[in-house]
Amino acid sequence: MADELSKVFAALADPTRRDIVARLSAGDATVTQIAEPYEVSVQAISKHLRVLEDAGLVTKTKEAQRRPVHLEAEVFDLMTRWIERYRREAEQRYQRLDAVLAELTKENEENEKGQAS
Amino acid sequence: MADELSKVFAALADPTRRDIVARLSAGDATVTQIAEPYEVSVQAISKHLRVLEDAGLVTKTKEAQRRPVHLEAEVFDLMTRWIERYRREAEQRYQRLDAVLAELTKENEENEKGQAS
DNA sequence: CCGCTTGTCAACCATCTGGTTGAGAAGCCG
DNA sequence: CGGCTTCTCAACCAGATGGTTGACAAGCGG
Repeated sequence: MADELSKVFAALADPTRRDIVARLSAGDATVTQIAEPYEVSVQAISKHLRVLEDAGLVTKTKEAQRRPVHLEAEVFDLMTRWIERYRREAEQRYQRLDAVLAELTKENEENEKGQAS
Repeated sequence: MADELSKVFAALADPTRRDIVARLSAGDATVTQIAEPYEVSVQAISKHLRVLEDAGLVTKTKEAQRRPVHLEAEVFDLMTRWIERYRREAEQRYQRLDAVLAELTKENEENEKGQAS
């Protein structure tokens, strides 16, 4: 799974990882601090953080033995741009479809009016 | 992977599936029409469509033997809302941090000014 | 220096995933 | 009816994923 976008979506497909992102949006935290609320091992959380890091969603810095983790908000833009593009196209298509349907309805009504007389 | 959001993110973590979404944003298409550009089997594409369907990104309707597939744009909102929430928090946090830093810089400058006199 | 804390690496395991092939259901059309 | 097209289901396989435990490197602090 080489491409950036796939990595970002895959990273956020896990509830624990989304939870970590939510937690980090409130401020940086070390690995043990992040792991503390969960029942799984610290190693498991460390793995999750690696996935988030590979996706560019998070960066780690050194601070003695500790590794404060930091949320990188910019990567969200990549996703948002992708999503917005296709949503917009799809929505515009519906608007066109609605317009066509409205047009057809109008024509039908006019035909019926003509037939009624 | 029960929850909706996980399913949506997981569905879009695959390049082929994102490609299918892109294709469908231009208009509905049957399974074979969707499968045509790819080298993989129709069954593989059928599986991809099932994943997209389970995530609520797509709906299938019956039309003789054919199954026209339709993009459901609304589900995107779920993602966008999630993303925007944490991005906004993270960005605001930086603005606050920037403000604090600016304040500190200002105080330092004033202290230096005081010391300089 | 020794021990405790913090975090990662490695090996292992069960399950999920994306692909395959083969078979078959459903439905149009000659 | 019989055949062709369209699509899904089932079984299988290789590789990824999320978890475990155990070992150990790095670094603070008594």
